[in-house]
Amino acid sequence: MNSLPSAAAPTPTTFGADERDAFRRRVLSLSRRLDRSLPWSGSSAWAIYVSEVMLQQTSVARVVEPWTRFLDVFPTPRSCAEASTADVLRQWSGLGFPRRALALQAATRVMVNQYEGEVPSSVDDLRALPGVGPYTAHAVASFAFGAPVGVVDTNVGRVFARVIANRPLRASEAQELAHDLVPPSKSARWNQAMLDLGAQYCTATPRCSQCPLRDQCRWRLEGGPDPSLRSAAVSRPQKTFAGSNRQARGRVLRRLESGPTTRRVLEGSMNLDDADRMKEIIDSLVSDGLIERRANKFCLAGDSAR
DNA sequence: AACCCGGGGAG
DNA sequence: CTCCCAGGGTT
Repeated sequence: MNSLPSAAAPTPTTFGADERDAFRRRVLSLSRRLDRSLPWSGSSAWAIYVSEVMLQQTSVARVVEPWTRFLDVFPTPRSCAEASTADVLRQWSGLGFPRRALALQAATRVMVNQYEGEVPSSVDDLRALPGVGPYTAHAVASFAFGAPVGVVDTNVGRVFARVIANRPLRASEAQELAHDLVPPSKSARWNQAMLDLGAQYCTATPRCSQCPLRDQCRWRLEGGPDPSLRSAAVSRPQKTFAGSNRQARGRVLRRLESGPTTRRVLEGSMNLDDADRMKEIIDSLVSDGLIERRANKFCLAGDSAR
């Protein structure tokens, strides 16, 4: 079904209407069996918003429990907006990338000030919120509000590059393809099925022999190197974590969750003999707004103002 | 475009 | 051990 007219340029946007409809039907027919029944599916816009932020670069399995806890403590955007930042960071504990938690709370304050305490529904309004990029804006618009927009994340990026294009895609190409493919009246179900496909079969190391699209996959049919490598939205390798600033920052934050602490105690609890390095770590956390200095101690942001 | 930002699980 | 994960922000 994916063989293209030889005269046409081999771009995914040349997908003919018949091919597109066939691909739509195929994926939609798979949606039930692909479904992982995730707890945020079909929940409130706020609950979906929180899940999407938590899921940024964090696997589904690790998000479920913190997500449940977080919504129990902060059931509305307003409750999060009015909390101390330190309490929001404590609820975020263990999820990583705590700057996401700062952005999440900042976003709730925008919701309170500009949207009557509600999650905005348009892609543009969502995209303007701190911590919301192209993926999250489209995901919330589709999953929470049914907007007819295509979601592109690392999963969808792989599916597009392998199944449809058999070549790396630019970000603009992938996004246009997503918008073109999504069935306008079944946006959420479609996008969820695409995510599920990428998460369960079209994985980084693919499970082609069990994939329901194995007979329609252009990469599998035509061969060649994995086109998802360096394709749009597909995750790229990170620097080594052990011994990194990220690890050290995480340890400092973890220690400060239990209360204000002197620099000396922080150094002692971390096996960081290098005082210059310790200063660098602390300065970066202060600069990010994650921690503050109180007298001769450091504490989580907002932990001194209660 | 390149780099930075957590942390845990899989292989 | 390396690689990966429903990315976003900064330079």
